[in-house]
Amino acid sequence: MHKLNFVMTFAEENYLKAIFHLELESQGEVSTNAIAESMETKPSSVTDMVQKLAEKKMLVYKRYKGAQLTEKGRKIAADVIRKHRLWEVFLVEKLNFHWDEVHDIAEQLEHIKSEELINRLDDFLGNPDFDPHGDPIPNEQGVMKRTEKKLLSELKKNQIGICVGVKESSGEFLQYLDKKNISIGTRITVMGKEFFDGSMVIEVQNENFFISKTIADNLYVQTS
Amino acid sequence: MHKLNFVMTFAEENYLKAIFHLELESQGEVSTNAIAESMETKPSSVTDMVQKLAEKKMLVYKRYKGAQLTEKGRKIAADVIRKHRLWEVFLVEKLNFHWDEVHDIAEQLEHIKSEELINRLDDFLGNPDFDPHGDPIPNEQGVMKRTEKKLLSELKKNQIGICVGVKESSGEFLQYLDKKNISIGTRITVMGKEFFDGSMVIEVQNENFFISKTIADNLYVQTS
DNA sequence: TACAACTTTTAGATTAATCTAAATATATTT
DNA sequence: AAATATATTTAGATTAATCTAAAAGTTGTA
Repeated sequence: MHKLNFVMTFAEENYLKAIFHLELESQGEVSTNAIAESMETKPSSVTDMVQKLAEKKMLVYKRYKGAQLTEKGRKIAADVIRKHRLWEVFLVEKLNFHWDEVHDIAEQLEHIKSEELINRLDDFLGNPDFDPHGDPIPNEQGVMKRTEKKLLSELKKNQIGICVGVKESSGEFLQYLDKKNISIGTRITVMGKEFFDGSMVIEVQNENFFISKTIADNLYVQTS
Repeated sequence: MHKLNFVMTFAEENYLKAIFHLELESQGEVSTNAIAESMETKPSSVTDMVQKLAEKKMLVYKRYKGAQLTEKGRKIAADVIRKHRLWEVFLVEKLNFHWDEVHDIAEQLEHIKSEELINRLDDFLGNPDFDPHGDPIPNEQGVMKRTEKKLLSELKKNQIGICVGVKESSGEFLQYLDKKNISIGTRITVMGKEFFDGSMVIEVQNENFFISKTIADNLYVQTS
């Protein structure tokens, strides 16, 4: 095993991570504006950084055409995401944080540099495959487990799904789910579905209640 | 409990920490050169930063006279040190790192910002009073336990001491101690002491061996 | 006390990351 | 295809942290 012999700044790592996520959503190049929006920064700042990352061979960049990660860049992005998600597991499993409280802290911890540290942490946590929001944790090689999952909104009346993750992971949404006793592993039955607006009545732990399509569009479930 | 409503940069925190340590060694103001040396930086850089920290009321600074932490500055420094040492305990106790491997990682972790995190970590670790090198961990209020300790070099022939810490904690020194089976809690008996150069023969776990004064000058022991 | 030696500060540059405003390229719509 | 709208880049500033070189202050000693 040989170490990465270059040092990425926090800012560079954040750009690679953002581009990695954007590539998953839309195939091909990622646009300057898309990056700027996802990072809450200005397009001109993105151009600068993307040019710098292109020089470092972290991505391929063509003026006005957007960016695409190289293997090198993808590996580093996956590594940052690996660290983020492992730390989230640590915070929830070991320090008893709630799943809606860990994001900001993990944003900081993901930049700690030590391969040894993260591999030991991984072992300490029992080599988890998913983080507390159901997102897959890349392994040392940057590979993550894929699961068959669909959105709750795709289920039909009377179908049953097990909650395996969330699409949105804002504090408000997670807190809403908590209030309704929905977390990873929760069994959800679709009792009724309104054609007009896609809203649903679902059963969770013997209780029936109404949810909007927005909610159903942000919950991942697994069906048998 | 109210939060600190200002944000310190990593560089600022490192300066406060360094000045805190220097104040312990020498009473009164800490000189620009002393800070520069301890931080491996240039005096001119120190002047700049010290002026900035003075504006932020973290320390009192008089041109050509050096710096002295205010209560505010001392509190932040103690907090950084608290975090550093708690993370060291975590690394050694939970992730099975060796005491000579944790410093660089803790240097990074000490800047993670979250009061909640560090207090939960403290509880998770069982609210330890000392780090793996025997250094006291400040509590939430910035107060640390003081111990009656002396240098091994102060002991006379036939005196017995329990190792409670190290003055130097460089990797080389800690590795030397490991090789000799000396760690926190180890019982050390002075079998002989040379007046000429202060070197000693000591007994550790039924084995006698020779140590130089340099070694004895960097080991803290507690006598009964 | 005067000068030499040392310490400290100032002035002016540099690098990284960001921004605003202006210029340029691409895309969309008549 | 021309005009308009949108996206992207460039140019020039700004802030934080650092440096080098030069200037200024302090101290110790002959």
